[in-house]
Amino acid sequence: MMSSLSSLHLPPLPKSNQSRRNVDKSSLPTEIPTTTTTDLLHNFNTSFELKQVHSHIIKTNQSYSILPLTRVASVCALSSSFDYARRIFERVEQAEILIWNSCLRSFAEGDSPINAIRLFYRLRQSNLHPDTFTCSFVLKACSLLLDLDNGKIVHGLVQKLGFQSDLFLQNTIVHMYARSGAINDARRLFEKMPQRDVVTWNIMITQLTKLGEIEKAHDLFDQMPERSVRSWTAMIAGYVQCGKPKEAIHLFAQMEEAGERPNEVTVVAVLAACADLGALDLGRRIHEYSDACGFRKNVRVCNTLIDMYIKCGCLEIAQRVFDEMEERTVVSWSAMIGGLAMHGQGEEALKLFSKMTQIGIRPNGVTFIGLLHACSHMGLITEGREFFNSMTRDYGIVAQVEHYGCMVDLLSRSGFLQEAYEFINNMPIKSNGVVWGALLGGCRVHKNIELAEEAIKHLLVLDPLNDGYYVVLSNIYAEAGRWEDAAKVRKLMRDQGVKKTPGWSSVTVDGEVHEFVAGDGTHPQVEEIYQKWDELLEQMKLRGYIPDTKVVLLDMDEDKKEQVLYRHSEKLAVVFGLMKTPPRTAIRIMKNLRVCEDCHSALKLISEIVDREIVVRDRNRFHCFKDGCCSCRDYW
DNA sequence: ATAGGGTTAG
Repeated sequence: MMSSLSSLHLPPLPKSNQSRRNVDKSSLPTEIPTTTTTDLLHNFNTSFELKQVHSHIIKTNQSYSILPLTRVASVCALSSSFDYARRIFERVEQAEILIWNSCLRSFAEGDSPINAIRLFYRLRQSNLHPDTFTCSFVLKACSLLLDLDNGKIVHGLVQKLGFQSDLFLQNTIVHMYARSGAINDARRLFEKMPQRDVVTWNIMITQLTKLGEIEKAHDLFDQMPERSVRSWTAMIAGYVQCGKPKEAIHLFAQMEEAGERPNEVTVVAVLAACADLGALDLGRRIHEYSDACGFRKNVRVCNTLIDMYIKCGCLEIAQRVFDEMEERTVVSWSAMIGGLAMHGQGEEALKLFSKMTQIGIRPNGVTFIGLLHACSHMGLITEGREFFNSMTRDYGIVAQVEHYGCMVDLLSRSGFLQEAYEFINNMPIKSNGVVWGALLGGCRVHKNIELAEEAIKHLLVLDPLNDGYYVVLSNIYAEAGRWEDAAKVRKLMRDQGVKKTPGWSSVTVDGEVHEFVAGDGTHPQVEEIYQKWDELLEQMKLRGYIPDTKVVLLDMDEDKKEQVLYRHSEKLAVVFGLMKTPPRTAIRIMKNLRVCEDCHSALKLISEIVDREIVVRDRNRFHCFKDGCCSCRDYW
């Protein structure tokens, strides 16, 4: 760096890097952040860029090119020589503070907001006067770093310098407080502001939704005098983040009514809501709209489209979107790998991973979750273990509890229950309900009551309100004929105040969603549905269908159990779909819980009998029934 | 100059 700098023919570097000006140090923290030259030269092609600056200065005899000079100054200012940087700027025909602001800005907007703070401290040691821009950039850096302490200092400075009536700065300050964990301070400032603009409101709405305060956000949204596309988008995205996709889509409809045009960010949020709900029709419409607007150039829009199609059961379309992308990020690859795994195409998932690494895309932790999921699906124990090890060894990714969950799932599904149990006990991090839940699931498949009881012991501590675990344990007892123990589990549930989530399934016919709950007798066409089921049942029995009554938890007569079984929500939804859609078209079902074993074998047979593809999205994966088989290969 | 967006095990 020194040699490159000397070629600039600028004054020699001063001996000391200490500024000797008088500063009011009272408002500064005792410890001033420091940095090293190497930090800053990271990603900085020093000799090349500096030489360019040099030749530019020589050729033009002036220094209008602010960007490279800013880089030079940034490096000098933060490393060895603040004064040296100032001397560079003394030769520039612009007010010094503008150049510092330019440096601050590029730090705050780049990948080193911490350096904006450091530079700000350097600036405060000089006798330069910060202006409103200076404050705004530093505040932005504080927001990004969630640095409330320095944020408050800058806020104090804004007041000291008399900038407090500047609306831009007020907004930035409100944002800084809200984002850095002081929402109440932000709110107080917001309430006191003599004037606000649409940005002020949007900031409050966005930050409130981030904190899960969706009602408060909506109140502000209702109150605001005028709304921009970003106001609508903030609210819609907020609902999606709070797990309320229906409300998000409802608001989107209102936005369309209001005549606002969704932008890329709106599209991403709405597509995420569609993915959550399996709302394929709306998803397709947004897809067309995105094409028309040219949003497909945007990687995030495409990634979300991929995710939406995957979660709506349209793997081929997701693949097409992926193939057509101009550039792909690790997110695109991970979404596709995870999607293939979710759809039972484990081999394809592994192939895609090889392709990805071959072209030099570095996988991340999410990529490996998809891969481990794929291995679990195919029972690839050895490969799964190898991926798990390779993740840390080759890519430096530290295994998260999610990865351990996948491994426990892989091991216990394949029957290595003891090993899975030991794996949990040897985890270097704290386990969670999902990890023990995976073991419990394996215990059910492989009928290991003893380990199941061990798992539930932990689950009662880690996730006592989750009804799913009680249900599985009760199932395990029931399947073993231990009805008393099964009843005890149900009593335990009652004592804990836990209720079993009622199962429901939905099917979309002509864009309308029809929901069914188990034993549903309320649907207007219920007689027709039952009749059609009876017809199907006859054909199924001819093909060897035997109702699997052990999935019925209650202790009752076999006949009665069969009747319960025949009214499971997914069966009702499929029958209704068959009645209401043209022959040979695919039927898409969504179920809030997991498909039971009996419905699974029934749907396999039905797909063969009626020659239809039946796609079921259950709580955690897809089942594509076709020609008597399921894409999950009965491994779920 | 200030606000916003994507993939995650059971």
